[in-house]
This record gives sequence, structure tokens and C-alpha cells, in this order.
Amino acid sequence: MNITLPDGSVRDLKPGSTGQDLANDIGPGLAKAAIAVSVNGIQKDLSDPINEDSEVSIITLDSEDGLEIMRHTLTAQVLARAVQNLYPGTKLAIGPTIKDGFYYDFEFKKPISPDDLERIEKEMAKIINSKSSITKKLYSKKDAIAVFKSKKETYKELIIEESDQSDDFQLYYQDDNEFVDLCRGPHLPSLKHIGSFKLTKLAGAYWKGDSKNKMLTRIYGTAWKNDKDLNAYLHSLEEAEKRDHRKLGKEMSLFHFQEEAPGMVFWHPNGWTIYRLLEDFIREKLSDYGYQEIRTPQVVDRKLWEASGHWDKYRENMFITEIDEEHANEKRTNALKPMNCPCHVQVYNQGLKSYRDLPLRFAEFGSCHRYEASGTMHGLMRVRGFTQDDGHIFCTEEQIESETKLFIELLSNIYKDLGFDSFDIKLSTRPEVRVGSDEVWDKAEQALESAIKKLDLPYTLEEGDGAFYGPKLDFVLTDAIGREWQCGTFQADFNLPERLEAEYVGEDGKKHIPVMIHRAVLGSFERFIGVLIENYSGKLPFWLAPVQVVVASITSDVDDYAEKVALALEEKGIRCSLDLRNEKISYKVREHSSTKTPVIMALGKREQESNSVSVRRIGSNNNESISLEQALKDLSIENSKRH
RNA sequence: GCUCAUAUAGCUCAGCGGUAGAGCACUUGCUUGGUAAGUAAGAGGUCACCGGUUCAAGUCCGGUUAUGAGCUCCA
Repeated sequence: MNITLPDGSVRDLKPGSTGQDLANDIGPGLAKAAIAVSVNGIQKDLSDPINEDSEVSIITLDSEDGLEIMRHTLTAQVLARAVQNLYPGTKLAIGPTIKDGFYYDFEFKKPISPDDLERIEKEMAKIINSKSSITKKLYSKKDAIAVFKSKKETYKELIIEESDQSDDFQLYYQDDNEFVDLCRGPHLPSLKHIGSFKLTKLAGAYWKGDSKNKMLTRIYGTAWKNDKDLNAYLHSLEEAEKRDHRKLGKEMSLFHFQEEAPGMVFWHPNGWTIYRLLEDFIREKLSDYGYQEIRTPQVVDRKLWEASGHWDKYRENMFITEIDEEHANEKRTNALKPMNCPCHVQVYNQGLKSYRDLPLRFAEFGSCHRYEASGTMHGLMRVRGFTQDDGHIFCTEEQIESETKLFIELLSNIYKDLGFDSFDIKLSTRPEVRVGSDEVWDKAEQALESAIKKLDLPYTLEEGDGAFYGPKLDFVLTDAIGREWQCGTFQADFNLPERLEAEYVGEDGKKHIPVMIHRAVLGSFERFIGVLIENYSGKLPFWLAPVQVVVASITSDVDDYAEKVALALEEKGIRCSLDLRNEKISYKVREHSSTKTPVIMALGKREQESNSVSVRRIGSNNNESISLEQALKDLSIENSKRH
């Protein structure tokens, strides 16, 4: 049979030859490095026979695929075996690979602590040292279940039982031990191929990801080809930690949280400056795109929430308020608004609307409160009190597509100015439980999809992930350590307008129900600022920096000149602070650099005599001497460019 | 909400049964120094909160609250 290699060359091998035979045939170096093969795009064990003409590539640890196989073997064959050696009776659940590493879920008889990880690592090293070969056997469903039943591996049994496969269950063995694990493979042919690894953390995880199920213990780890790669990865994690907005928020004095108001931000002057600048920026953009800004109440009677359906479906997330009985002369229950939409419909409903009024775009920087589960809070990214750059578009079904297109343009435009050149779009389609006819869903899903396609943007489809009231687009940004955060959103809604009796008079003179589109670009100011800080590592662009320039005197003789320069900057609308402290200039430079001030102007006798300034930019070790006049001109221009 | 962990000075952390510690920051003195830490002294803590064990509790145990990492859920 003919085997075609990735470089196009063809080798003639006997049918039934294995990947290892092929590697041997190519050369001794590869024969040693080979860990698996890809046959016609499907990964196979090196020991699997190849029976017909195929395109085959040999996988080694030099490829991402190879690393993944190694991580897989490490978790399923080494970590799992080590844990069972040390803690007999521990049940195995699942152990997949993830980005840069792997995890394994166990049910321990007694809980273990993070200190145990070191012990497990040592046991793993011992197992790897045995350099055992790994072999696999195929079992029928019945036999496979019997194997795991005898070992009391209830989770494995369940996995096999629930599988629709009837035979060829792959069980992997090591040659020096009776350890066995079910696996779809492929695995390393031998433990000698394992590179460098480290167990990183211990956490709970629900069986099958369902919070109704039992919580298992998950051990996370990372693995690389060698120590060098492992250390580089660990170092990159440390670097990412330095960008954490919670850390930078403290260092730059942007905001804080405290026990009395969990999940609610205390904005400091510096942080609030960023917030306001961002709000002004968005306000201008919205106005350019035909939105009218409104403002609606924070505390609203439960009657409205009952009408909107929130009281039924969302109450566990709402802060409910009651008026002190002693003082209230009316008894009513209110809720802090968790969303702005019902209030926006109230504004829409004032006065009769004609089809000529549509699309009608309302915007509100709406302050919302949601009682989030305690474990979900995360710095600015997930809070209980936040402000959305919310907006609702009332339009006809026919207008959905053009509104989608217009919105994505607005969003891309804003994201680009704020330093995000790329973002992920997720299109979520109809869920099983939903309102509205299939025809309307068809139309809405098509409208959303066709708008993204016309803009030639990549997107991923999340089938069945839409809201019960309509399909949606989510716009996702990534934080310093790779966690994804949904920021922008665009959701068509066929439900709420009807519930809250929104109408318009159509061309036909009859009343119709408009479609309502919920949309936000930033999502929430809080989250977006968190992502923004991490994306810039705190080094915000000039226009967004809370303090744009620090004017620092080198000796006290030039304090007067420094004051003059600061005043001139302020007159140009530049936010500056004056540092006349009795400290050396290098001390001042260090301090202002660490708080990420974009520009430091160090002023000494030379500058005073020539009416100039020395400009030092954040991130640069150089400084440039220019005339004060030129500096004022340059910085004013820079300040007016908002990107 | 669940699992595990953590909570000591403004910040970062050490101390883990026997009179509260360090570095930085802060205040004051000396120093006027040219681009990432000049120098000396001083001040600063009900060791998150509530209870228990003990002659004695930051230190051991239990609970509460908050925070962190995951899981679940979401902007």
C-alpha cells in the first residue's frame, strides 16, 4: 500500500504496517521521537495497523498535537495511577487535556489538600521513571463494564453504559502494573516520552458539569516538552498576574471593594476619571449612531417586574426592597432594577408610535443591581452593582438585519479605538424552551447571521444557546490570563414588547408589535474597564489616563517654573499633577512610572533657562527635550485623538 | 450556590500556644540631588468577626463574613 507523507513523498509499506513501522522506515531519529500518527487526519496509536493507502503524518512532541497526546497520557495513565497508588479506593472520573495542560476529576474517600500535590508529583515521577510501555486492548461493551465493575470504578461504568458504542472500547495498560484506564486514545507508546510537568491547582468540579451532581476533586496540571518550555510557561503566568486589574487597580488607586458592599465598586478619583472619560466617549458615539439617551428609575414596584416576567424568572437575582413599616404610609414591594429593558418599554409606550418612528433607539447608562452567587464575583469583571451602556432598539422584523449591521459597525469602531483589534463573535440560536413561532426565529436568526457575513467577520455558532425570547450575538474579549469575558451583546426579543404591550401603527393602519433589540457595546463599564486595564497592562493611552502628565522638579529652585508649566498644561485641558517633593528625580521617576503615568516632565535649571521641558514616556527609558510651546501643542493634539 | 484555600500595620508578607515583626509607604530632621529606591529618627496593629479548648490563643477547634482558585451561572 502507498503511504503519502506530509511533504508529498510516498512510501510503499506492507498492509497492516503500524505507525511505528513507518517511522522506522523513515529514519532512526524519527523512530525514537514518534509518539503517535495521524492517519487521514485521525489520530491513532503508533501500534495501530494501517490497512490501506493513506495520508499519514508522524506526531512528535514538537507539535501541539504531540504535546496534547503527552498531556493526555500524563493525566490518564500517570496522574490517575499515582493518585490510586497513594489513595487506594479513589474513583476515577474523567481526565481530559485543556489549553497548556490537563486535569483529572477524582472522587476521593477523604478530601486531600493542596499540600498533597507535591506528594502526588513525586509518585508521578516514580511511575514515569519506570518507563513502562503502554499497550491497549479492545473490549466489548459488556466486557469493558465488567472490568470496571470489578474495580468499583462507577464513573467509568457509567461512561461506558451511556455510550452508544457497542464494542471496541479501548482500555490502556502499562506493562508493569494492573492499572487500567478507559480512553479514546491515542496514548504515548511509552512513559519515557513524558516531558516536564507540574501540578498546579486543586479545585472542585461537578460530575458532568451539572451543579445537581456530586462535586468531585479536580487536579490541574501543565506539561511541556522539557524544563525550558515549562519554565517559560510558568514565567508567562507570572507576567500575566502582573496585568491583573485587581492588582493594578490597587497600585494605581483606581477602586476598591470592601466587606460591607460585596460586589459593589468604590471608585477612587483616578478610576472614576477613566469611567467618566469612557462614558463621554460612548455618549458621543451613540449620538453619532442615532441613539437618544434616556434615564429611568432604579427602584421599581414589583408590579412591573411581574408584568415583564422578571419576578417569575429572575427573582433570585434581584435585590428586593421594602419600606420601613414604622414610617411607610403605603406598603409596597420594590426591586432594584437588574435590567433596564422594562423601563425602556415604558418610555416607548408614552404616546402612540407609528411605523415611521421606527427604528427607535433608546440608550441609557443604566445602573443595575443583580444578586450574583457569592462564588462568581471577580474584581470588576463580575460584580453585583454595575452600569451598562445599555440600549434598546424598537424596530420591525424587516429592520433587524440593517440594525444588526449598524450595531456591529458601531461596536467595531468603539473596540478599535479602545485598543481591541480582535474580538470573538458568538451567534446563539434558538433554545429548546422558547417563545415565538419558528418562522419568526428563522427570520431573526437569518438576519443576524447575514449581517455578520456581509461584514465579513468570523464568528462561532452556539446552537441552542440563545435566550428564550430570541437569538443573540455576543462579543467576547479576553483578559490577561486568557479568561473570556462577554462584553458586547445584541439580542433580539419577540417576547417583552408583547408582555408590556408595546405597539406601533403600521402602514396598514393596524396595530403591530415591534421587535425589541437589547444591545450593549461595553456590556458594563465595570467589566469593560477591567478588561481595558488588563489589555493595556495599566498603561492606558494618553486620552484615557487619569493623570496624563506629572511635572516633577529636579531641585526646589525650579519649583516656580514647574508650577508655571503645570498651569499651562491645565489650561490646555490636560490632567496633570505637580511633584515638588524633596526627593531625587530618580525617586520621582520610579514612583510615577509604577503608577503608569503616560508622561513625566522632569524640570531642572536647563529647562527653566531655555523655557523647555524634558519629556519621558511610560515604557521608554529615553527622554526628549523640547520647547514648552511645542510640548503643549503636541500633547493637546494627542489628547484630542481618542484612540 | 458548591469544593478547597486564605484573612497579621496603608501595601507586600514573616511569625503558628507564652510581652506583636520586616521591607516599602507615612511623619520629622539632614540632604537640592538630572531620569526606576539619598539618609537618620519617629509614629503606626482589639492579629476579619463571634464562640470554644487552655493557666495562657494571631497561633488549636467550630461558626460567620469577605477574598482567591476552580465548578455552576452570567454583563
